[in-house]
Amino acid sequence: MAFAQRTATCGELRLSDVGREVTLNGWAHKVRDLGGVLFVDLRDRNGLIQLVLDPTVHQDLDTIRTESCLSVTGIVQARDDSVKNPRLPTGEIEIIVQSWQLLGPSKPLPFQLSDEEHMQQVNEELRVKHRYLDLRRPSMYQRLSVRASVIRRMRAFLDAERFVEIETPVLTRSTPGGARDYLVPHRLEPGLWYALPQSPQQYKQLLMVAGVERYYQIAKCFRDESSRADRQPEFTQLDIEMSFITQEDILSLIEAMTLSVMNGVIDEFSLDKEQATSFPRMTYDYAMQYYGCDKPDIRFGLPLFDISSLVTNSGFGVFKNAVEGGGAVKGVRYPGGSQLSRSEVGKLEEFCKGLGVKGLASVAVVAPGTENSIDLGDGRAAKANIARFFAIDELKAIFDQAGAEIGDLLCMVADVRDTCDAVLYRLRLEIGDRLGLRDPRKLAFLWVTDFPLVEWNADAGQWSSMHHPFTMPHEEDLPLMETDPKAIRAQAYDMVCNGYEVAGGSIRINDASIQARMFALLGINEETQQTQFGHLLEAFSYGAPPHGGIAPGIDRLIMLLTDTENIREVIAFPKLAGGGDPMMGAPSSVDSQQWAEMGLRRA
RNA sequence: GCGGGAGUAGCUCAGUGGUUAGAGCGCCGCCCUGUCACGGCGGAGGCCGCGGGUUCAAGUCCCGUCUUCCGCGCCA
Repeated sequence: MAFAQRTATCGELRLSDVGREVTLNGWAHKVRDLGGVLFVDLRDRNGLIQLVLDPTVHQDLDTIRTESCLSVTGIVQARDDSVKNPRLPTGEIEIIVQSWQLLGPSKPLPFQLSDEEHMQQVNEELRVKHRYLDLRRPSMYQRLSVRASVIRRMRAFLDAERFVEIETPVLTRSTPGGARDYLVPHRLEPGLWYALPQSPQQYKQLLMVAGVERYYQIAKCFRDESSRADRQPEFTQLDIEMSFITQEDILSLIEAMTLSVMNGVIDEFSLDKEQATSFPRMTYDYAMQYYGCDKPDIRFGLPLFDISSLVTNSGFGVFKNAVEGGGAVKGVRYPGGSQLSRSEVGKLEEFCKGLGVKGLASVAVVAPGTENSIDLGDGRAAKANIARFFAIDELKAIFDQAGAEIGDLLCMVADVRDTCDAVLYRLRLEIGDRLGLRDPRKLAFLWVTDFPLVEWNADAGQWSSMHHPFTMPHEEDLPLMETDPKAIRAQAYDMVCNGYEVAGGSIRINDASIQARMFALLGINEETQQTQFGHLLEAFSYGAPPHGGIAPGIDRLIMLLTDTENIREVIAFPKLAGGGDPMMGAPSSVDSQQWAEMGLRRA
């Protein structure tokens, strides 16, 4: 169908264009029929502009419905002062339409996509089912644009650093450990299966053996595990690997890249964000001690405090017993929490119980003289049901350890250390939310380094690698491989921002003897090594260079830039939590011939 | 695999075991020349997710099941 092609875009016209004849192509965002005049907001990806149509001049105006696709030609005209719309960038002008053409009529919509507030509430399944409509919303288009810009800037940065972009296979082999694989049956040899990659990990290491030295890829990764708000079964990583480098080289390069990319996008889109600055670093042990997790949100303080050593002789049995039993007593300050009512503190305790502890011990820090309080004689007083179980000196020590200030509620839990950390990690974030300390304008990046090499897998009764079995230990910790595996620190690191893990990587083992000790530690025998990793070990026997890498998660970086808390919002065609795509109807059944070709039978 | 929330008109949601299940938006028709959340009048539109059960009577109570959202497990 012949149509009048645009000579301008809707969003770009301004007062200075008054008098121009323009042709616009776009969609009818809103239609307002006043009888003697018809107003249409025409939208394209650059913005909105108001059209004015005279029903005495034009025929069939009732065919212009919401979201019909139009071509219009008209004159840009200034609006009278009384009818300007200050909320629209094009609000000082409008188009007096001379001719128009219906390029594509639209049925009534499944939801009202011109109403952004309404769209926040619409059922997710419906939005994904009609994703091509959902994506017409300016807010959705903006997120796709931000995504494109992030990827473009990553490529530009790495290209300038002489990296080579290389594609690796999507049909590959299943490897042990890690997430469940997505499997693809092999037609030519029934019973054999490809797996979709959980990451291009082995390929990128093989590229280092191949002498590529600096590789990257915008890589789709597949993991058949259950979804979360920030997890999809297929997602995108910027996969990177480098040779002849140290951990320090990688951290500094990726930090520079991230700053360049994020701050560039913030500028380009005028995002309401503070520029990201250089990344502080903390060890895994430090993060666990003060934040209870390996991905701390450092937009605010309120570090966890540990009073285990102060309560070994406490009159409060819960604390004393926890420490005697090898556990810990830790807590977090809740500034202003001393004002909470009994029932509000009760809710806080329920919150904690829901996360796995038996109770929450709370002590309000108040001014001396406050009713029912115990004066500590140093300008502070303690108020709590449990306060009477503690000696004055003990309370003082706890307050000092916590950095208690008047008005605080000290929230403390006693349990095995991991449980204390897990609960207080969540509680700290909850307090941060309540106090408005998790400022969406801030991007608080940091590096978490020195992850443990291995962790004890109680179910399997053996050590398993925390990152993967090719992760290099710190050289000075190598002797611990045979004596104290838990204490071995790996040359493994995560990039964290606002409580999200946004990248993870490590230096890899390129020394056969260390690799052998690693396999021994993990209980992987010679035969298993050969069947599962033989190709890699063989490759490494031909002059493997020292190498390492990292993989930033692109989806999560876009989430941080666009203030979205669900990963679906930054992916054009996402899966629902159950793994399905209601738009395509995937997954789907296949016909019996396809079953037969694959040598498969229905269960 | 487990826990919590949701499922009623196209959408978002009300709906105390008891008449013919409602509202806002959207949709359709008529009217309206300055709207931009246009306005006015009228109208259509319901397997109350599905299947059982209790009851004189079920959208409402019970059991099961499906879908979906959030979380736990899981995610080297």
